[in-house]
Amino acid sequence: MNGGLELTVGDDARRVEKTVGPSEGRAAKSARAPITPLIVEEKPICRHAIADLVSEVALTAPPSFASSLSEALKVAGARAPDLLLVDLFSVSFDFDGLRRLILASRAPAVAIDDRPNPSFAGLARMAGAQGYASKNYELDTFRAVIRAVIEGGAHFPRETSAARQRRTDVSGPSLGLSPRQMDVLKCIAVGMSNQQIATSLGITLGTVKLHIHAILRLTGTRNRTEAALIAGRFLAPTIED
Amino acid sequence: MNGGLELTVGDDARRVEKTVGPSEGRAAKSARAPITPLIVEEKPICRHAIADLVSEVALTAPPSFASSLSEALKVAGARAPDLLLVDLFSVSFDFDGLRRLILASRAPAVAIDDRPNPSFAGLARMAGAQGYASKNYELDTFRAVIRAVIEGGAHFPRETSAARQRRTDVSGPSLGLSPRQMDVLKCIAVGMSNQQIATSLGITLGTVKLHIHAILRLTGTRNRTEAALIAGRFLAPTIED
DNA sequence: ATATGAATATAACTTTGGTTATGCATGCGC
DNA sequence: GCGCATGCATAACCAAAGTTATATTCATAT
Repeated sequence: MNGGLELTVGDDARRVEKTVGPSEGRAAKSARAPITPLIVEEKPICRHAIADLVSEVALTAPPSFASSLSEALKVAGARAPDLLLVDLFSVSFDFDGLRRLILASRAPAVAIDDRPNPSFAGLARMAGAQGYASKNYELDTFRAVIRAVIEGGAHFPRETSAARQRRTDVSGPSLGLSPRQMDVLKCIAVGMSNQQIATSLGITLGTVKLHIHAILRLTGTRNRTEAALIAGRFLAPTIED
Repeated sequence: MNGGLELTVGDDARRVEKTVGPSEGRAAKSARAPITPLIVEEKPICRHAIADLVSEVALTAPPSFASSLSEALKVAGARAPDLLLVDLFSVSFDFDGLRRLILASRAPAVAIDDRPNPSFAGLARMAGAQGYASKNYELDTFRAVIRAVIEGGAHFPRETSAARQRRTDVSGPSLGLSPRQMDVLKCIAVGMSNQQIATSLGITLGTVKLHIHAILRLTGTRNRTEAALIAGRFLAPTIED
């Protein structure tokens, strides 16, 4: 694949937390057997690129593809992949679906995000992913994430872990929202319906509505659309920091 | 997964109208000189894939890259590209910016869309692009579009030409929406309720709902919140007026 | 140990949003 | 002139969003 020169002004500064654990992940099989990746991604052009990246960092068998998590579950059963690369928004973000795919296939997963801000990194981690990469990451970062996961480690944006552990977060400019409320807000901010949010987060429709009610009160907005617009401006700076 | 949200997208997205004109485009230089592409796309992984696709269908020099239209304008001045491949939503959809880039570089352009529905194909064409491809297209279709444009032809989704061409008020970026629909969209984009919109525009609640229904269909969105998010990026320049 | 407060959860109920069928006016091709 | 497409309008109907009351868990301050 051709190299090409980059004329961009790189904003990089993607600070990441890399946690390479002792090689024990399933994919870390003595480092030389070919890996069978399963790529869950609906856009053909991105499938192509992801497959290419994986083949750059490891010896791979021809990858399997799926356009949705449900399709991926079937494929995983048939092909027993060693490594998952999952677009978080193929169809829509689906927390439970992602978790089930990871559990069922018992392979380490790289969560791939269409959006520039790693708002969903925490959820991806909670769903069992071993790594997170936004499509806005530089290719080197992308490769580093894949490599780390293949080697049995983990690779997430810096603030992903800490924020979840303790809700006594004095630091975060969190608008006074609880972690769960933030999860819901992030979903609102990508245009998901209440039912989709409920499915994604594994809670009831009624509970979603309650969280949204609280969010509207706390953010001083009158409906989800206003909240989404606020969140767009609010989440963006928060994440980039 | 349950049998609910299948989101059947782009029923018509694959049927295309191919219009290979007489080879006269600037890129059609005797068919064998290497082409210098300029790729305007903010996601590194997509840049990579697009560059790869172009190199598959034509002999290319190393491509230039830009993350935004303004950056692209500078690069075009310095590198004089033969072929533009422009993501319509790098930063946000910018009709005038796209047109200026195409005029300034005097190179044929392939408009590349992040979204599954070719809602923006008409606008891309009106802005001077020679081809349109959604990232949800199969790679073969993608290659066909690029090839057609390189050879001096055009390649757009079928319904693009007729329906959109006749609009007389070609003043601004209008998303293919009628004036009234634009009024309503602007209201949605600031979080107004249907009743507020009705009062504000002096029409009935039912009429507002009809307009919104049409807007959702034309923009390929599923609810007002998604529409607002799109509009937020798309109206950004316009909305001040 | 126990009262307090905050976060999470659920369901019944009301309001708003989104869909569909239909009618009327204007502009354009034949 | 006439047919026909298009934009604007309306209301009835069903689905989704938003509100309210209530219960459970858990940390922590009396």
